[in-house]
Amino acid sequence: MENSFLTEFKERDYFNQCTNSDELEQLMNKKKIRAYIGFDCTASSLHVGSLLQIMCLRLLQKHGHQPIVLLGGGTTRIGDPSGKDETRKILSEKEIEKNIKNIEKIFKIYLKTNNPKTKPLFVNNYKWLAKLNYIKFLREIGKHFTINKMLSFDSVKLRLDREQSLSYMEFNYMILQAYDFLELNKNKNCFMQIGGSDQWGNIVNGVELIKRHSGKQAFGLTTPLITLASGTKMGKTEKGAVWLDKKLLSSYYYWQFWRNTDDRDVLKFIKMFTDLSLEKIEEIKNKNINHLKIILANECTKMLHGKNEAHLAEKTAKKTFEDNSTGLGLPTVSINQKKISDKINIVDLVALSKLESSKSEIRRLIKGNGIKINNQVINDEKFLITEKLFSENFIKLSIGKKRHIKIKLN
RNA sequence: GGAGGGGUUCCAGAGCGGUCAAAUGGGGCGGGCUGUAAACCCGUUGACUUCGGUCUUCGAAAGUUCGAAUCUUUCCCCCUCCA
Repeated sequence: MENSFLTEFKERDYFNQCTNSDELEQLMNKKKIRAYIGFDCTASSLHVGSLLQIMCLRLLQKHGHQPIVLLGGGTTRIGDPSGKDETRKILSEKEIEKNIKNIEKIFKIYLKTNNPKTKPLFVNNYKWLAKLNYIKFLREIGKHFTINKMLSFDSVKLRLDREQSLSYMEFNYMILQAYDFLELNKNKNCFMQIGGSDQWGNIVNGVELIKRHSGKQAFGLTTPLITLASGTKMGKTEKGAVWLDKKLLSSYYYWQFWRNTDDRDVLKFIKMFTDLSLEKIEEIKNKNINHLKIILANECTKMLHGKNEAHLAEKTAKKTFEDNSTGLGLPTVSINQKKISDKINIVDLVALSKLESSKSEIRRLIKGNGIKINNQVINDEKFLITEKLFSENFIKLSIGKKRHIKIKLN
């Protein structure tokens, strides 16, 4: 028998919990279903922290099921208290709409398909949440929820235990999410909701609401929270979020992000975030670790930014890091030729490059041998940049071992 | 509503009239070792600087003082206990 969705889901370590694993397996073997994941639209894009969720939708497609992407225009207006200590700032309608449009583009890349049966369905819960009638809602939906139980959910309990305020608005979030599931179940024939482990409570609520309200059996499935070997959460680095959007993070940096994966996480990530088959992974898993990191970076970049970009990023990395030269795809900053003829010094040049904003920090870097021009350590902060340094109209500026850029004259 | 405790630099957390740009730890950054890994070691971590210094920071504002993160007053916010 061929590998089922759930089997592969587990094999790739996407699995955390399921409301009813056996029955779900039966259902999915019997027929193709629709499943949904809701995404937060508080930012203008998604970052790698959401990538596992996206991969789940891809996996659904791969097994012939149809993903529904819920971009929560309604719930984003409320704010999910799960895992949050404080009330989030509320965004304006316009911002949310803009975010939704942007985020949709990401899904159109990851979930692109020619098969009409697995084409992603985009829904916005604003459509049904905005026109809810309060009294009617309380009578039909609210009656299925007991405060006793709601208070026992982690998202609520943690906030109360720590004596952090939880507004009535946020308290309602879980009901709205449950209602979303019910709505999708009724109108889109959606039988499963997937989410991160922090969504378990919200998801179970939905499953129970469907049961009570319509007497139907729906399913919930969660993925584990990915923690890096270093103990931090995935997705955000010191330099900011790892965005899944070329405008916010170039393909070069995206490739670098994966290339810099901790040894201990490499195989896990290959399994989770690439399309390589499990057999293939088994085959290559003993290869040189740096080689595996390159495979990981290539696969991930290819999936998001395309083959050419991935290829260029790899080539650039090889030139920059291995051959100590300058790759074509290296991030480039243009500066005015006049600046050079005006005798600019190294501190000002670095400041101009925007790699560092503080001149004190740049001076510190120079003192610590952290700045190089064309691979030469510069340890004099008065070092003058002359046109002679520019070959083929650019110089290579390096900060530390990892940050390299080209500075071009124009 | 009553009684206490507190808000310090990215985070945690010392300092409680001058020696404080502020201990210590974490994190970050740079260097070394390596493999664009981890661990470890060293340095650094407000801004500007002609490297002499200068300027802005300790919830907010006002005040006492030669001098305030440290004392006083008012205000804002948070926590603990009681009602």
